[in-house]
Amino acid sequence: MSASVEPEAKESREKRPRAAQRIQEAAKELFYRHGIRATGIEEVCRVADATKMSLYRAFPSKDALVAAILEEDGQEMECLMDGVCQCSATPREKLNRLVEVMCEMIAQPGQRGCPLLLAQSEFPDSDHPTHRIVAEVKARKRAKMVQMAQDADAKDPAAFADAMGIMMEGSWFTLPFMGVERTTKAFRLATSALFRDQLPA
Amino acid sequence: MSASVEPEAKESREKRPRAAQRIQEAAKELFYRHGIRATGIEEVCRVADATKMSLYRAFPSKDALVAAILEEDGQEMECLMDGVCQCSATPREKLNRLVEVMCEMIAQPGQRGCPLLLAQSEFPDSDHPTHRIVAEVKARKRAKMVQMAQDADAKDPAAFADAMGIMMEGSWFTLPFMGVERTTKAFRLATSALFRDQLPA
DNA sequence: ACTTAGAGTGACCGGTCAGTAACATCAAGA
DNA sequence: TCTTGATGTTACTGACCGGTCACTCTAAGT
Repeated sequence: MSASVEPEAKESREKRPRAAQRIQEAAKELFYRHGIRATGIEEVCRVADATKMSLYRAFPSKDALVAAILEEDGQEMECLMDGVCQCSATPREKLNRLVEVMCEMIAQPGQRGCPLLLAQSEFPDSDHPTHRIVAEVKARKRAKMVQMAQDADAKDPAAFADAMGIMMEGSWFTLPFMGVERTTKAFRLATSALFRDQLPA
Repeated sequence: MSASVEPEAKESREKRPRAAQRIQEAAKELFYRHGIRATGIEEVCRVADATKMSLYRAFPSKDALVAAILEEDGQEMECLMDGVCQCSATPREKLNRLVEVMCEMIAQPGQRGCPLLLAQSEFPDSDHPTHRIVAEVKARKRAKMVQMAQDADAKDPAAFADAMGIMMEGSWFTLPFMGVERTTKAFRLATSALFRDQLPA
């Protein structure tokens, strides 16, 4: 994507890096780094170089902004999984690729857990919009995982997918106090054990 | 020190359910259920049937109260592990027992993750007191785990322990959106695969 | 009865937060 | 040029929060 702030072409459609987008990007970063409750609307606007009015013109409330960000997070994760699913490789090799993709993601600085689960942890009330989004995203992710497990002839594709889910969420979350090295090593060990146990030789 | 009310052996000194204790118990429950930031001091005092002044006589700040609760949580978890470690069983059997204990804990209503990691998620700043406590507790837990792995002749006790940690934290955290059934099933599958792969037959 | 220490009461402070209102600006497109 | 719509600016509201204060009450030990 070379798209940038280039006012070119006869069709000057490029007003997209507009306030709303800057706000969403800044909020995504701040919410993840410092937590949602800990980040005030005014700080988001300050970092986004926008104003509160711009925020509330684009999003009806802070919760709506959070929801928009979470939807985006979910889509990114799905894209990541699709990238692995759709590559040309054996089912077994796809699973290995997925493990490596996860390790790469985890190794990026500042990671402290899945943003969706982090948000859910901050808003435990089950009627908070966060819960619906998390449930939907995780369900889609699981469906893809079950499909991959089936393709790889796993003994119990559903349980296999859930076990992978536990391991992925677990390693993402334990990262802050285990460090990247130990976490990725343990994650690789756990997944390879699962593969050996549940996949045909 | 003069005088002092020394509680002697024989005497009945039992008014222990003092304000400070009621407050800590109520706070523990509320902080876990609704989140720490989401729970105000006044609500804690209301539920504990105590007053703010009683709270601040016993704890210098809300953070200190949080820290006290987290220490207690950590001790409870260590006791649980010690209960398994110290029973008379083969090392392998102890590991199986640990899995079952974990499943039982997770199956209790209202579980939504390890309280220590939940707290750490709410306060991402690494100089928050929470981080020190979490690091200490998790390090002790890991040491016990490494010992159990060694006793069971695991190929790589440290990596084994970390993998177990990932699986335990992971299942506790995925519980809210996976449900007890799927979570415990997947956790048992993952751990048994790890055991088969890393422990001698 | 007197002392004493823990516990309760209610008001209060300074600060922050989400969200709103009224008005000004600035860019293009007709 | 005039309009239009998306922005920026400043100030404000009302609620809540963590924490403090001065004071009162209660109960137990001597």
